[in-house]
This record gives sequence, structure tokens and C-alpha cells, in this order.
Amino acid sequence: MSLKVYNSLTRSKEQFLPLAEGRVGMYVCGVTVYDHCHVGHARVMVVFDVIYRWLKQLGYDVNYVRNFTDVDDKIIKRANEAGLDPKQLTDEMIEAFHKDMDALNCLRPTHEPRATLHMNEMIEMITQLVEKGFAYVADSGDVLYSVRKFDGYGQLSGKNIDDLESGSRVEVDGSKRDPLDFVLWKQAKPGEPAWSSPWGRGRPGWHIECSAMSCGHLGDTFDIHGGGMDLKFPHHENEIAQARAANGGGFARYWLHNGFVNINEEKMSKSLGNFFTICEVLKKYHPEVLRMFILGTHYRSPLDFSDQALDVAKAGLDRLYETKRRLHEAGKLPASDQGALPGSFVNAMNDDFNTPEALAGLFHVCKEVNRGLDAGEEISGLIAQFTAMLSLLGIVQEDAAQWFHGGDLDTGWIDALIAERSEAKKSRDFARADAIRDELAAKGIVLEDGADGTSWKQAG
RNA sequence: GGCAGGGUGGCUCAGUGGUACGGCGGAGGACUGCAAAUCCUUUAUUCGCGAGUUCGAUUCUCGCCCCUGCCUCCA
Repeated sequence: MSLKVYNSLTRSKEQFLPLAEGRVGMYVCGVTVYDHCHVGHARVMVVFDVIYRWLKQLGYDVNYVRNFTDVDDKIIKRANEAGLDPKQLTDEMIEAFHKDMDALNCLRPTHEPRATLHMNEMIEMITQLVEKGFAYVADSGDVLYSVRKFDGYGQLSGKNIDDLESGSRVEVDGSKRDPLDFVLWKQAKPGEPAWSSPWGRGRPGWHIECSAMSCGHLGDTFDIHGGGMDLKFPHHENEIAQARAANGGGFARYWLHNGFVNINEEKMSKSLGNFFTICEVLKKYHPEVLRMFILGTHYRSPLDFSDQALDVAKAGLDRLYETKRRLHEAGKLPASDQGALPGSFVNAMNDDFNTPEALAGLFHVCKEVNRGLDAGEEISGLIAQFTAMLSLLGIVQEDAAQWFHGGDLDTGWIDALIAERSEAKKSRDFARADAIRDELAAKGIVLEDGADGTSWKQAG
């Protein structure tokens, strides 16, 4: 079975066939780097990380491009408030972003272009739009895109221009010929970051950077464009209008959009203020827990964020880690993660990256491995499947003992008590043995007596 | 108002025209000195409500109810 993906453009699941055989060009909208990322951002990054990994698994040579928006009103505002140069702020936030992504075990994209380093491409694209009559210079000096000039406007988001205008919440801007027109190039006010252009010193509008950088790296027509659902309109709609009008290409062929992260059934967002940053969550939970939490729901469905949901994700990981620990202790962990993947897992992933179903396959193999271990059977094939799935999903990559021991470094006292308890057990002094176990339990240490001695883990 | 996506066991999350995957939790059992972990068994006559198509619908169609999102910046 080959890969099928849900294409937002056609609102249907389609066979995935890349433009060039064996190669995939994928562009994902990154973040505006004015603040730390929250769990909603984590979702996009993890979702597309898994998509990236799966495409590579299928043998494609993937050119994965994810941008940084490092010029923007919010950046300017935030930098001013903090008394920083915008460049300082964006550099800092990009570093923080990378730290979060590394923690979440997201592979680095092939390219991570910054908008400020692609001014020429943007200016060139705007020039073409002006020349071809899709854009005009307004009285304000801003360059605007004339939405009504572009035929297919609204195709992606399923909107038509007249509906948009009638129910419009768009502010009426006197210099716009049509309320829906959007900015391609914005005149700089004194003190704002600015670049020279045919229309004077200024900065690009938000949408143009993605059109320019995606086409710049991947060509006028490329395979996949992704991002959060909220970018569908107007951002992606505008990207399409710009790119197709400017260079006549088809732009992205498959549009993939992930669902939101909700809190109390409400979208997590900056404007509502109901967000948790990734680093906040990581103070309380291991990054793999967050990753597992995200993979537990299909990428297009809403994902409800709560401590309880994270606890469930952790419980699932604990189960997988128990098996990993058994394998480690039995000396049966394979040296390589390159084992064959079970068919159920492959089918699930090929069906629009159905990670919940893939996880079901993983848990099934996990059980089979435990069963085989209990029975002392030869199960190296199953074990190889097990670790290959974990590696592909980017979970259960820590040392199993370390996982259960938490961040505790000073564990000598625990080992000493365990040794004492072993002696007590040997002399059948179970009262003493149980007293030690209770003493440890009171400190959150749970003991497990296995065939090869006693191991321990932190409770919860 | 327009458009999009949802409503599945105690919680969570898949899925399918032939009575429902997995995880967590619960119950019983095996193992254990007792536990823990693991394994086994079990835990939805039922998939928001009503009608239709069908031999048969949770899955298709229609209507209704409820929820969320987008329509302004937003992953």
C-alpha cells in the first residue's frame, strides 16, 4: 500500500505522488520569533517531524524547508518593550526554538530560512506582481495585492470573495482599493527595521516571505505545504495568490493542515492567553511525554491539553519503557534500529499518517515481546520491529533505567537499602524487607523484584 | 450569516456497509514470601437524536440537537 494524504485543497484523501520520482519538496510554516513557543507550536513541529521521518522511511529524498518569520510588527513591538534590537530578540528566540525542538526530538529541517535573509527574493516577487498587474502601490506608499485580480482566490479555504466582504471584520483601510487586499510591502516608520526597495525603505508583509522562500528553495511547483489549520486563511490563501500570480507555477500540490491544541475545549492561543509554553510543560514532564501526547491523536483532530492527558501519555510510555528495560537487562536490545516495520504500522502511517493506529500496532508488538520474554522464546524479529517503530516515532529513546530513575543523580542510598533488603529477604526476614520497601515507597521509590535482582523506579 | 471539522465504553483515542483498534482505569486469575512489573481473562447488544436507502448502518443520504474552529494577528 502506498501513501495517502488528506489534501486540504481538494478536501479529500489522495494518493501521494511526488512531482519528481523519489524526491519530495516540503515547506512548513514555522514561527514568528518574538516569544517562546507554546504547545500549539509543539504540535505542528512534532506532526511534521513525523511526516518528514515517514517520507524518508518510504525512501524519498526529502527537502524539508521551515521558515522563521523574523521581521514583523509583533517583533518590533516586543523588541522595543524589552529595549532590544529586533535582531537580538529574534536570535534569542530562534535559539530557544531550537532548544525546544531538540528536546522534543524533532529532526532539523533541511533548510530553515529567515525572512530577513531573503529580501531580494521577496522584492523580486513583489516586482513581478506589480508588473503583472496583481499588485499596486497605494496612496500610503504600501504595496498591496489586489485580491480580485486573482481568479482562484478562496479555493483553499473554500471561501468566496463576496461572502468574505459581507461578513467582513476586516478594518476598512482608506488606501486599500478593496478591503480584502493585503500588504506585500510596508513603508517603514522612523526607527523601524527597513530595507531598500523600488517602493522606498520598508519591510515585507507577512505572506510574501513564505511564497518567496518556498518557491526559492523548492521551485515554483512543489509537493507539500503544511502548517496549522489557522493558517489556511488568510495566510495560505494569500501565499497561493502571490506565488501563482507571480510565477505561473502551481505552487504547492498537497496542503496538509494540523488541528489545534485546545484547553477546556477552547483553542490554545496567544490572544486568548490560555497557553502553556513548551519550556513550562517540560519543567513538569519529560519531552517524550509531550511528543507521545501529540502522537496519540490523529494530526487533523483537535487535541485537548490537560495534565490528565499528559499523565495518560506518560503511562503509555512507562509501559513501553518497562519492555525496553526488560530487553536491556536481558541483553537483547538490538544494536541497530533499522529493523523491518510491521505491516499494521506501515499501513497506519501510509493512511494519512495515522499515528494513533500506528501506536496500536506498537503496543501490540510490545505485548508480544513481553509474552515472548516471559516464555523464553526466540523473538529477535519482534524485538527489531519494536525498536524500529520507537525510533521512527522518536519516542522511548532514553536509557530505560534513567527514564524510571528520573533526574535523580544521588541514588547510592537507594542501592544500599535495596542491598540490605536483599539480605533480609535471603534470611527470610520479610518484616524487615517490607519495612525497607515501605520506607522507599514513602519517598516515591517503587521496587520491582525481577529474575535478575531488584530494580526501582520513581512513582508517578 | 458563510465555510470547515467534530459528537464512539469511567477517561482517552482509532476505525469500518456485516454489531467496534489501542492506551489509561476497573474486576478476576497466573507469577511473587507479599508486592511491583509482566502475562491471561474480563470491562460498549453499542458508536449525539430522528427518519430514509439496504438483507444488514456506528459507517451512506436527509433533517435536527450540541460542540469547536476559521471568516482580524494566530501553529
